[in-house]
Amino acid sequence: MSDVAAYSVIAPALIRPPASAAAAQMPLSAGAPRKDVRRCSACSMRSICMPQGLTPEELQGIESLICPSRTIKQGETIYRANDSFQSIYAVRAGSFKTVVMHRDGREHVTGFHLAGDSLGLDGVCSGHHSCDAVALEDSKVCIIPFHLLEAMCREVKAVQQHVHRMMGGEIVRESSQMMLLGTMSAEQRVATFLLNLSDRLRMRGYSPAEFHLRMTREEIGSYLGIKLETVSRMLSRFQRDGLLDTHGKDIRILDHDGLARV
Amino acid sequence: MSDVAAYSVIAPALIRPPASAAAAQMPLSAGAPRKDVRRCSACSMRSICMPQGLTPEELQGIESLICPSRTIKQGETIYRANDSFQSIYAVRAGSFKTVVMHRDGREHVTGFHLAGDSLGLDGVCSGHHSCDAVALEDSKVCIIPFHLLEAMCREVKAVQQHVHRMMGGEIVRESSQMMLLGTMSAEQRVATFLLNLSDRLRMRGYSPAEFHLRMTREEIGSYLGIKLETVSRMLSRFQRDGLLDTHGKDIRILDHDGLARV
DNA sequence: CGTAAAATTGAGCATCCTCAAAACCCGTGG
DNA sequence: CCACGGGTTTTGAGGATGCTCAATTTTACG
Repeated sequence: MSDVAAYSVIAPALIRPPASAAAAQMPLSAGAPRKDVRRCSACSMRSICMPQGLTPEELQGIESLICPSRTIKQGETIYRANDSFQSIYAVRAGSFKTVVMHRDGREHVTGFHLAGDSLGLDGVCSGHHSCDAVALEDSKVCIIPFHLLEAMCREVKAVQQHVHRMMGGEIVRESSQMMLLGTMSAEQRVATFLLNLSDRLRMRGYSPAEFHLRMTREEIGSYLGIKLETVSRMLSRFQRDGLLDTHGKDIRILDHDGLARV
Repeated sequence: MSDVAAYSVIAPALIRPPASAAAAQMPLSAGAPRKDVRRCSACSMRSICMPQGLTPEELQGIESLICPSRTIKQGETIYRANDSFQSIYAVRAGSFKTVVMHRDGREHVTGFHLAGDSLGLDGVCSGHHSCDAVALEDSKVCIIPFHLLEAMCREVKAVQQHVHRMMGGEIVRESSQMMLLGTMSAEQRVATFLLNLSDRLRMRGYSPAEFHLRMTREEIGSYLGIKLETVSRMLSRFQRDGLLDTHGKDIRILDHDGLARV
């Protein structure tokens, strides 16, 4: 389902394995250095958001175009729909949702973004963002001015290919979400959502079986095209069937294959 | 809904206005020269698939990287899921659907592509295509080897920006389709689909009010996440309400604003 | 023309939604 | 420390939307 793995493989050693008790909390610090925020070479997210095999000079070139990282408090936005598009963002710590608003006022969550994911590519086409990016918890992002990144793409082929893969990955992810919304039952949607999240946490060095949801049932439902009550019912059903153990936002996957078979 | 307009405005004079009777047929020839297929400068789709304001040298550079165009018969594919990704394609004449297949065998139509649209960007991320591109009628595509296009992007800023806008446009289009699939009633989905198609035909110089659908009700339903019978029922309802005049695949929009209010 | 595919329409039904009530969780302030 | 209160979650009952199945008509194409 997730295709992040297709273009970037985590070197697990780079990521501090979270202590078992804290595993479910996705701690904000996540192994990233507090100061010296422009040192991509030292960043634990490097293997996700940077191309492989750069020369030290090229790496330094990239570091030089990244602005100081920015802290976003829970509920605040990095950007909003119709904001002028200047930069893309790499989630350094924390997590975000992206939300599009229909003219009648209804909202729809188009994605959840964890540390290492990129944000903001929706603005490339028109020069204005098409959604809001809202922090689900206190978070940090690296800011990458897009015109500088484009200039770098013209210099370094590896950077160009990485940017193209980021955009291509977004396209593939969205079309598999369209497939989910277009063909799956509510039960399958929730199961797919949990397995996808589990995969992405595993790739980041967290436990794939135990985690803490940062989003509400309503946000999950919006993302999956169902109502919050239906999300809750499906979780209860999975629990009844022994596939899952839920306590509010704490999730423990008991039967991965069973969920996949739903 | 469609954001093509955001980055490329058709020069209507470039497009031969179809004769009224033939308007509904979207004729294959569509003003494109039969021979000399590499002359982008003479192509009526130029303003859709090429950046503005290139120097003659740059234009020639692009023409030199486009392979001879290829004819695809109705029902045939340009590429299939898992095919190795080599090129992207510009629809020169005709139309296509893109289809993703779920492991359980269910299909989902992720898009319809008219002359001037691009195809194949889904392969950029993984190096393999993630969907089938199937011709809805006898069609023609220009073939653009992606590694050559990437090289050109490093040379010419305008080409780079155009490629980024193409990919960014794909991302925005897909997220507005996710919104449709996630929040709209069947009635709204069908209305939105018709208005979107109408817009895109208008931008290409065809009548926005009268057109001929190249896809079946089943394909429309798959695209909209509903069943073919539901598509049919909604069309009948619009006809009953005086918004539409349908005769099989021939559509005439009688009340554009009424459809938009649904 | 004749045949197969596509579209329309109806009836009954399943899934998911709506509305509502109660339980729960968590942070805040007394 | 505990009680309070708002937001979140769970669970139930009833209802609407869209699905399934089926029969019929229409269209497309060799």
